[in-house]
Amino acid sequence: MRIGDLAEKSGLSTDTLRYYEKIGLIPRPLRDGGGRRVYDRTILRWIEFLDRLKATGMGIRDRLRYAELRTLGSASLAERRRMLEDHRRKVAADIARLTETLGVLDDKVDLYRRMEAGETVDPAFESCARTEHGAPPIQDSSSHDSSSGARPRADSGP
Amino acid sequence: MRIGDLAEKSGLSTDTLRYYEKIGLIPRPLRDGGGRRVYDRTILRWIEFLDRLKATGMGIRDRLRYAELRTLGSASLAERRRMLEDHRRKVAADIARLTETLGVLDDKVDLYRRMEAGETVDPAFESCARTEHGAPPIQDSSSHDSSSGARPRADSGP
DNA sequence: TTACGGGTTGGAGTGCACTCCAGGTCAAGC
DNA sequence: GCTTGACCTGGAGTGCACTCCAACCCGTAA
Repeated sequence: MRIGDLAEKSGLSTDTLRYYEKIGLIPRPLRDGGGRRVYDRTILRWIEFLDRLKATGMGIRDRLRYAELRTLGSASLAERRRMLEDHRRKVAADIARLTETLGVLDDKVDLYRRMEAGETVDPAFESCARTEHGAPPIQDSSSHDSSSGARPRADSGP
Repeated sequence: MRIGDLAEKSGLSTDTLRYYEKIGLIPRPLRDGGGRRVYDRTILRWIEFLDRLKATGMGIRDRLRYAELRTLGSASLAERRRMLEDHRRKVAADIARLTETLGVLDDKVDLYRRMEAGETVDPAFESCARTEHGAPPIQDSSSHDSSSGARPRADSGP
């Protein structure tokens, strides 16, 4: 498999593949007679996994570290496992945050829909509506909830 | 509230707050006699919401657009709603992907744990193990699964 | 044999999202 | 009056993750 084929199969550009090789994310492949890179299919699985780590928010430093450990073979198993466990925790936390946000978005969409329909907004949502309305600069200190916390929405599940 | 207080309350740096103002993410605040920014508490809700959009993967362009729409008041309600609906879809897709990854990570951690214990790895996981082992370059075409697809793991639930 | 399509290299450029800095102003406390 | 600390401005610098480019090489089909 040459770089063009791998690019097509992996969804990365040839430039990106060469870049990943340069920084050490993927191993240097063999070359053919003409000096061109020849990849073996197993690289695809690795690229896919890297992509997954990236897509779930693992930065390049950690991916590099993981790639480096991988080249050390089984001696690095425990550390790789620890890295994955750490990452798992982060992913779980992200899911929680995203799920919470789903609720916030649903609430807001709902509110906007009702406002579009010309409906008077429930006082419980006033602060939210005002915030999202391009609030004219009001600098009094008398709005109806205190400065920190007390958001009246946001935690109704997805 | 001056910029330092807002920084403390919002968790952003004063530099970041000024930067957000410069690019138009947050409205220009009033100034006191000495030319210093004076914020009203409502800005915190907006910053919080922006942060949520950012944390859930909305890029700066879209956040800017949303901020711009916000300044237009109720005339932009429908478009803002559409933006949020679009974003909601992306967030839902992200959750799905993250959840899938949680499963992949669990499988891998499991596998590593067993390998650390010196256990012989189930043939069904061989490809995975090989991939994650710093596979020596094999360029035959006879490994046990065909080039595309057929991953024996990764889709067992969260 | 020549054109072409795909490969090679090193290095420069891009876009995002800040972050830092120099050099200055201002208000309050000692 | 002077120092201190928070603030001001414009602009430069940073780190990530590519992305593009010029100039070259190689193998194959027409």
